Amino acid sequence: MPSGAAPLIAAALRQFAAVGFEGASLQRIADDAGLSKSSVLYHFASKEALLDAAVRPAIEPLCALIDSADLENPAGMEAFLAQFVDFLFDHRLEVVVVVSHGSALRGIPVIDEVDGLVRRVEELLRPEQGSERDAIRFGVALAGTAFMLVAADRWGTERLPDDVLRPMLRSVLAELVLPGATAQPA
Amino acid sequence: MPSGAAPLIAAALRQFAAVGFEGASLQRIADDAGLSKSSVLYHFASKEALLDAAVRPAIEPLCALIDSADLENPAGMEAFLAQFVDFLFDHRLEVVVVVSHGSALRGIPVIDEVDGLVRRVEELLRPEQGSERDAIRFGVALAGTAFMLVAADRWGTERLPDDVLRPMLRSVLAELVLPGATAQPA
DNA sequence: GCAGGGTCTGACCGATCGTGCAGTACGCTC
DNA sequence: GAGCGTACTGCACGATCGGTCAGACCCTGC
Repeated sequence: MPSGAAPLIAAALRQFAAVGFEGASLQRIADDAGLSKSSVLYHFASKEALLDAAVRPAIEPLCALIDSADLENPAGMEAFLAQFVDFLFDHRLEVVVVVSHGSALRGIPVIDEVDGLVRRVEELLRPEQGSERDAIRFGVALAGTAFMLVAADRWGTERLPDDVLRPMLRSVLAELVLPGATAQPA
Repeated sequence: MPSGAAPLIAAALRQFAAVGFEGASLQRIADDAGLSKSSVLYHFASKEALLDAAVRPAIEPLCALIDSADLENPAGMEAFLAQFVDFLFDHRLEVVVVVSHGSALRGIPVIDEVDGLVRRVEELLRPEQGSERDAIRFGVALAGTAFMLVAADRWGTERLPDDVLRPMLRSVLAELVLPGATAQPA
C-alpha cells in the first residue's frame, strides 16, 4: 500500500459521494488530492480500479456484521441493529456512493458484491415464508436509517452532530423494528 | 408542448433514473427515443432544460400534497401517508432521479425546488420544539418507504407486483408512524 | 559516483461529451 | 406555386473524458 494512494482514495471517495462515479473526473480527484491526473493512473490501473479500492474496505465489516447476525432473540436483534448503525457511520461515504449512485454501476465487481450482501440482508429478514410484510417493515426501517445519513449530508444545514444523531438513530431503529419496545428519549 | 417532445422526456427520464444525469448522454437519450441528438436540442435548449422538463411535472402534485397536509389528527395523518405513497408510485422515475442522483445536481433550479419541498416536509414533521426524535422517526419511515421503491427497481428480481406492494407499503408506513395503530395484514 | 526502483509529472491520443448551425422535408395558407 | 413555420437531421466545433508513455526527481545500496 503505497503512501500516495491513501489521499487519492479519500479524494475519490469524496468526489464519488458528491457527484457520482460518472460525474467525477480523474482530473478533479487528482486536484482534490493535490496530485496530477497521471498519478491517479499510476497508483490505480483504471478509474474502475480506483472505485474498487475506495469501496472495498467497507465490504469485509459488512460481511462480518451479516455473518454474526442472530435475529432469533431480541438481544441478538438489538445488537445487530446497533452494529448496523455503527457500520453506517463508520463507512459513511462508501454507503453514500453505493446507495446513491450504485444503480448506475451494476457490472462493476465491487458493486455487485455489495448488491449480493444487500440481498443476503434481505434473506436474513425473511426467515420464514409468508412474513413478506414484516420483511418490508424491516427493510423500510433499515433503508430509511441509511438514507437519513445521506440526507443529513445533503440537506443538513444545521443538522445534529453525529454523536447525538448516532444514538438517536439507534434508538429509533430499535423502536421501529423490535416488537414490544417502547421509546426511551435519548 | 410539441408532439416529439414527449417520447424524448420519457427516454430522458429512463436514462436519468438508470445511470444518473451525468452518466446519461444526449446521444443515448436520442437513440432511446428513436431520434437524432440534434432533435433533443431542438426541443430543449440544453441537457439541463431537458432534466427540468422531465422532473418538473412531479413538483406540483408534491406541492399540493404538502399544502393539503393536516397532521394534527390521526385521520389527516393517515390521509397524508396514503397520498405520499401514491405520489411515490405515480412519479416513480422522477423520485428515483431526485433521490438517487439529486445530490450531484444542486444548483439546477428544478432540483433546488424539490430540495425546498423536502425541507418543507421536514418542517411539517417538527411542529414543536424538542420533538427532534419524533421527526427523525418520521423521516426514517418516509425516506425508507421512498427508498424501498428505488430498491424494488434495483434489486427486484422477482419482487412483488405494484398492486400488492402499494397497499403493503401504505400499511407499513402507517404502522411505523401512527402512534397507537397496530398492523392489519394486507 | 552511480545504478535502480518507487513516485510523480507533462505531453499526447482517440473517443465522446454538450452545443451551434446550415440545411432539408413536410404541411399549411394565401 | 410561392411563402412560411415546424420538426428534424448531418456536420463540425471546442472541451473534456479515461488512458498511455517517456522521462524527471527523489531515495537507498553499492
